[in-house]
Amino acid sequence: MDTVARTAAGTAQPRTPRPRADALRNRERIVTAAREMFVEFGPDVPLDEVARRAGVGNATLYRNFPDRAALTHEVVLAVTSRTTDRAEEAANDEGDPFIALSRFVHAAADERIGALCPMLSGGFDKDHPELLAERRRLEEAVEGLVGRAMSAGRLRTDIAVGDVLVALSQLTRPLPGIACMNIDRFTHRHIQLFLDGLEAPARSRLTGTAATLEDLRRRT
Amino acid sequence: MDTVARTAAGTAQPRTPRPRADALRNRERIVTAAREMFVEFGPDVPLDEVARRAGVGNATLYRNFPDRAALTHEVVLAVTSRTTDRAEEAANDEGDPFIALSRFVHAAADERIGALCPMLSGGFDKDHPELLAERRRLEEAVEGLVGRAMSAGRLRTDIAVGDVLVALSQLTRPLPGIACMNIDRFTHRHIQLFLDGLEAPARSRLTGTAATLEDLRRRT
Amino acid sequence: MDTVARTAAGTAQPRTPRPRADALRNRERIVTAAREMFVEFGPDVPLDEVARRAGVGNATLYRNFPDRAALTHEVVLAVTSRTTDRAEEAANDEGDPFIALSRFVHAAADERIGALCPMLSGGFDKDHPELLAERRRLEEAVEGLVGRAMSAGRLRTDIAVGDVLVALSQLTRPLPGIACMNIDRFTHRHIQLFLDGLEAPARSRLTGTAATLEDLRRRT
Amino acid sequence: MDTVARTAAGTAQPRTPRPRADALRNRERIVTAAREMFVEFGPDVPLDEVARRAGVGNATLYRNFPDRAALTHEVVLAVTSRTTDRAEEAANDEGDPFIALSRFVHAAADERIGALCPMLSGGFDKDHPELLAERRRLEEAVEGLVGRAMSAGRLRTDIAVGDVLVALSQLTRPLPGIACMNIDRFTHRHIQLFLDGLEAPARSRLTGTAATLEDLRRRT
DNA sequence: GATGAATGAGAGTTCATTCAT
DNA sequence: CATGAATGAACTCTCATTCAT
Repeated sequence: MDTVARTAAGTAQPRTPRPRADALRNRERIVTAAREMFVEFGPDVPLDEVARRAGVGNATLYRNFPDRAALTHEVVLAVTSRTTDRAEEAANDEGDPFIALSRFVHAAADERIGALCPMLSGGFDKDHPELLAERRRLEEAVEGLVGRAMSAGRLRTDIAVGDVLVALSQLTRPLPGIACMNIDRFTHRHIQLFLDGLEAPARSRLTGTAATLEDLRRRT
Repeated sequence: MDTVARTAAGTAQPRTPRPRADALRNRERIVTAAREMFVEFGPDVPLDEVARRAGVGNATLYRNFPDRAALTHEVVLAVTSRTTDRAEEAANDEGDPFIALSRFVHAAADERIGALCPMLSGGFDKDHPELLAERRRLEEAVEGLVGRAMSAGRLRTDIAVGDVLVALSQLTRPLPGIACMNIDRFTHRHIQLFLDGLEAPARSRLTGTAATLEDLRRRT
Repeated sequence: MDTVARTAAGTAQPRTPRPRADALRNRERIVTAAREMFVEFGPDVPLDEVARRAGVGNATLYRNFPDRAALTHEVVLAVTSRTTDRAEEAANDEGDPFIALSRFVHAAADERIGALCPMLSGGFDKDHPELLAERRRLEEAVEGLVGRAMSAGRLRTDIAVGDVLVALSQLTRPLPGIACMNIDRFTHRHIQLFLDGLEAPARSRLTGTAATLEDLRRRT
Repeated sequence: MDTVARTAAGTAQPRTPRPRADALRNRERIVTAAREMFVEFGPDVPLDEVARRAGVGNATLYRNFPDRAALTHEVVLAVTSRTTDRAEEAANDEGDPFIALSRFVHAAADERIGALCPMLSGGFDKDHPELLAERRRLEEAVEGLVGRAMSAGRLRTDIAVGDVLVALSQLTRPLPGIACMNIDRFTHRHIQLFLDGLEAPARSRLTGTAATLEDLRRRT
């Protein structure tokens, strides 16, 4: 926002403080509506419905986002950004770093990060610079959480950031048609079970099953 | 009984005069194609494409399955049934019951049970008797696996069958647009992490974090 | 039927009495089913449904009638023929010739002659020789009824055979979707009202309204 | 009042901001096209064709009328309404009340009221309040015409409004595939014959045939 | 700048007709 | 010969996107 403001000032545009007031509001409402409806109905929800929920005409939506990809981009960006915020908040926790990591994971679930999964399939530019940057920020933040937990001997040493994010996303993916903006108890329970699997045992807990794990990999 | 049967057939069995070898083959191919494409492209894949992949005309598909719901029903039934078979196979394992359970979970992933998730959202009768029966069979089989592992002290005692099946399904849900009939290494890894969380510790491992868990529940 | 038998004998075909037994029966059942369903559901009824009602496979229907036009042709022929039979029966009445004509008109309604109307629109050859001949026979029979009634001074002298047949057909046209093989009381009442309009008055009844009739023609 | 209206518009009339001149025009054109094509091709005419005739895209038709039933509803309403107008015009006639009734019947034929018959079979809500109201209006108007003609001794006393409307509708039902928006002479002739049957004789004309009528009812 | 309306391309489903058993 | 199955063309309806007000 700083950047935008400075640029505007630099080009010596007239203030134009007014015309943006409701326009920005509209844009905001569209993104919010889109996020909710992507969660509720999946990524194929009719855009006219999104516009209706946002309380604007469909053409207004298209003025702000030329096509579905643009809107998806914005929603993914917004969710990623909010999730990153949660990661950074958790990073400020003073206590047990594994608890901090856990807190982040549950908070990310509440941001409905899982709803992004189906959008990663296509129809929009996954590698858009803006998105890459935001994802990098998220990964760095989580990297911090993971690193600290690992250093403290509270997290298994074979866990990567990707493990956490992907599994978290999958576990919180909504079922289309189920109207539910809030992750339910049941899902938080599964997240916790997963987290339990990440926790480092007092001693080397895995050694016992290591052989059989290899065996499992050779299934079928 | 053979004699009786042959006699009946020879005398007067006016209905179902022939099993129509090719028709059955077609039906089979349609279900197979549908399963693959549901995995690959999600539950909204155009049925014409399914027919094309099956190598039949679209009307042939509609003759066998009057609408999408009917086809979905059949696919769900087939996957459930195959998954149950895996559960029963695993139940025959002689060794460590937790390993048996784990083996089943990985095998179920390979059956792409996760692909069923989006279909559960609607568009077909989830409570069809045929489906209920099959689901019951699956649950019973898994119940056996879970019970034995628990009795052996190898599984946490706060785990229910539903936990296993739902988390398993979510973790293996395919990303539409990613052509992949085989669950990849990465996914098996996440499944294993989740299983690790289910394993009972030598001592009561959870006591240490119990208080903080409560704390986590109070997130938001 | 006489004609057919004589032809067969004249060409000295081998008897071939057997193979036709059930084939003819099938053909008959198809025509009957078609007549009923044309009456009930209109001329666009799916031919597969006709075959089902006839209790034969659809291909059997197509073997007997290469396309819808052929089947329609046969049904129109059959109804026309039966209607002609009614006309000839009525011609044998000894009593009042207007009553005889009326009796025919009501009987023709019961044959569902009105069901033929929508078939005259297209999709089959209205001027097929076989049909022309049958129609000629019908017209001649009705001509006889009309002529006698007129000669007896019981029928208005400005009525033509076409007036009777067309109006009769229109008044008895079934409403698709209304399952009713028997013309109802209400329809017979309308037919009777129409017949009342055809009856010659004791004196020249029309003279009074002749002027105003001309006036009516100048409506709007 | 002009002032008031303008003020209201100027101040705050947030809903229905404009009558959208062209949209109304489109809707009108669709209904007109539909009426014509229902008459010409029957109630199953492809809606895409209707849209083409109306000069709009098919989706525009579907925007205005969500499904065929909605369009049928509108057409039935329009024809009923116009027919009622004709009835009320005829009711203003000063002369012979039977002539007035006759004038209405011929005028209703020109409105193609008969084209509605096949639509009454199903596919739309026959008992929609809007339609019931309009039909009631029509029946009342015709009731007036019939009542006056009867009081004047010009109409048979055993005639009901339903007789007139149903017979009229049947007699003017178009033959699908015959492009003809104007009822032809021939049809008007049949209507007139029917009307002749409704006219009260100078003396009690029916007594002579009463017995035989009973006889006719015993046909079959 | 915002809106409602318009559009064409596409998906699901049905049906007349043909084919293989 | 009779049958069930297969097929492609046609029709209804939806939706992303563009246009006129």
